[in-house]
Amino acid sequence: MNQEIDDFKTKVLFVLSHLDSGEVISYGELARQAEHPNHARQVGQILKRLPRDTQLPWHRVVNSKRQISFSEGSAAYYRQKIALEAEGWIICGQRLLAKEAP
DNA sequence: CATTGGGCTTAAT
DNA sequence: AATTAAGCCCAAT
Repeated sequence: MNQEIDDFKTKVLFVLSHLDSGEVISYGELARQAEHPNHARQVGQILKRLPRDTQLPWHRVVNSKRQISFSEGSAAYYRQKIALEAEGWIICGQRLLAKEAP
């Protein structure tokens, strides 16, 4: 029960920690890889509760449309955008376009 | 106990 | 390609 949920969180964080710079993954896909296909929103909850100084690359998680899931202009949006741009992404509004050539 | 709202997704227009 | 509607699951209220 709660054990199950903890496992889920653990797996989510595990998968997340294995993403390389420049990769992105969707909430749903992340949930899927953590063996709970329909828990995309829970992934969001988990990420939002991460400490602000976490090492984990939470910013590499975007929604299925390849967009930043925060409303444009919000503080969270900018944090994520900046982090992604630092990894070479070109971002237009909420949308992630192609990566810059390294 | 029911309602509501989230860093969502998918299918159908 | 963009918008809408219906699903989904947990936690907080």
